[in-house]
Amino acid sequence: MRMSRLLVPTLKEDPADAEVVSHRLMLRAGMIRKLTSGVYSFLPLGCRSLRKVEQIVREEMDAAGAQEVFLPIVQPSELWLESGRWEVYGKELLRFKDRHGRECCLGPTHEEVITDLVRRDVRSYRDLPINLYQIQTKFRDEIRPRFGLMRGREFMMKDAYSFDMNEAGAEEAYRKMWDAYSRIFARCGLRFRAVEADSGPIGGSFSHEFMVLADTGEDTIVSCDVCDYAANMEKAEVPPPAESAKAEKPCQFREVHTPGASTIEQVSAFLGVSHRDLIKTLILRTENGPVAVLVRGDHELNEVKLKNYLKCTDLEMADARTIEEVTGGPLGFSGPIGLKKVTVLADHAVKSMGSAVVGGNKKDVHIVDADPRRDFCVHHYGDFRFAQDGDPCPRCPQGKLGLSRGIEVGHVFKLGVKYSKVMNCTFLDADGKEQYAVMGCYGIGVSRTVAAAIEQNHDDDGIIFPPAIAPFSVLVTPVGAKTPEIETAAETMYQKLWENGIDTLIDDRDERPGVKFKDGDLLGIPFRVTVGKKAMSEGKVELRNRKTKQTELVDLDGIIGAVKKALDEWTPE
RNA sequence: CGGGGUGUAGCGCAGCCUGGUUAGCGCGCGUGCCUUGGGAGCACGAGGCCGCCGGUUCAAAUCCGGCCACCCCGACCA
Repeated sequence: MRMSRLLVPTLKEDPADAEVVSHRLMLRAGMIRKLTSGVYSFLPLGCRSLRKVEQIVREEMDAAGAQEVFLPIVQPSELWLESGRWEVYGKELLRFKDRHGRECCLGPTHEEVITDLVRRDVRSYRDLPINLYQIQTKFRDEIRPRFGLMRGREFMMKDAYSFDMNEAGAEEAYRKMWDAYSRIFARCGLRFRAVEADSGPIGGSFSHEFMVLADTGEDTIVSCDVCDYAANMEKAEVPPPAESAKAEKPCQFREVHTPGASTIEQVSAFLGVSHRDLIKTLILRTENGPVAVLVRGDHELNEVKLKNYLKCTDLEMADARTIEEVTGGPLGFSGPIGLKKVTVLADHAVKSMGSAVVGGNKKDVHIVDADPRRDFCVHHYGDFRFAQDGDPCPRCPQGKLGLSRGIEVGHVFKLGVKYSKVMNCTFLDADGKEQYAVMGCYGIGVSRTVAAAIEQNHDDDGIIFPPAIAPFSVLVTPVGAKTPEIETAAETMYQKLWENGIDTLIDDRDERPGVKFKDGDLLGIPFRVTVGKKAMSEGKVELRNRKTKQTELVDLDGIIGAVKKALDEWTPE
């Protein structure tokens, strides 16, 4: 492709409304333009990158035995009423009526449509297992679209759905997808990690998120520095500490006056003790009544873990009135001593505290020298807090957990019979008995992957694309005063690279070298062949690596070999 | 939806508080000269419903009211 003919409206200045780096750079590099909030047009360069990711996804899905389909984006309300999600999904589901007044929606995901398809046409165990996928535009009317392609309302997604005869088959399908995803992101040239995610009521480790590692990522990854354990924040397990190091204090607890001090910060400052010597007593409300949860002062309650333990769906912090009913004291001074009306749960770390500060269940009163094992009744100790940097690994003896950032680009999830049951997606097994298909679903944010790649790979000058997903692999840049030698040499380079199957762009614009170099760096094309009089005088051109910024001189007729070698040797590290 | 902010040329901004002649600047765009290894220089030029609607006033980008759009911070998710 010739740059003089290509629509690449690069911007010298940062657009005012682009905050994150991928959004900024994609706008500046002329890859995308915003149409309206959370909705973007892909210009030629953006489109090329998107297609490259799609193609890698397609090849690996096919290789894993999945079959490509193409499902409708407009869906009738009936299917959603049937699955029960018409009510549950909320405002993210964009609904409208057609001319006949029939309720419709734009598909934010396709479980309903695929389950409907399969239940109609897959009747026998002989047709199973089957895995169907599509690469399609999704629409989710996000509360707050932001960060450009990272969280758009309209976005490109690959979604796959597996149907199996039984649990074992579903697990096998899950494993295949897990492997396919690993290959996909590796082929994209990205540094990534699969992390365990919370799978809600289904349990087990049957949900993994694929995270592109980037400091600017929105998600926190918890990972072990020794073994390969990794999980997201909600899921990351914290093992119970080795039994109490602290000796029990023989003395009795006593009340102290703590006027106006109710937060951990205030109480620890007032009493001159560290956060970790305090116990937070949190009163929460569930659909089954209130609970009290104790966590150490320097720890955070993980509501997902608590929900999973309680098997409840609604969970929120109790209001002042409920707290008073439960504890007899005002908000801000709750403590576990003497609590009778509620179930008391505590995080493991609380158990090994020998002497702690707790709320007194009276205004401006705290209690010191309280001993959990002696002074209060805890119905159950469990893992109820978020992991912290330095916590021990739940899987191996020496490992320590560390926190890092990532961008979720893929999610594999075992659905079980959730949809097949409500939508009656059944098949006849070998004994002629009707069974529910066991499902799994597997998503990849294709457009988000492009953004994540940029988020992970950029510098002050612009994008640094991994070759596999770069809009072009090589940029031929003739520079300096126009001379027939340079122009001819550049054209020859361009033709030869093209003929050898290498996606090549030539900057044939009548621009000064500085402009071409700046734009070239901004676009992030991994290799640049510079044709200028310096090297040409020795019959050579320069091959520059966008990532390492290293330049090598190459003979005119050695360019193909040099470029192929450079592409081969490229690594994500 | 709650909180904060912004709408003036394709992009980035000034002007608004304290109404008053042709609404400015930088980048980009067009033409010409010149220049050509890291966003050159000079000259000329095109380009504005000052977000929209209404009000106040002799007079509104500027003051007042309403609406709309967009961005940022919190609950969702690929």
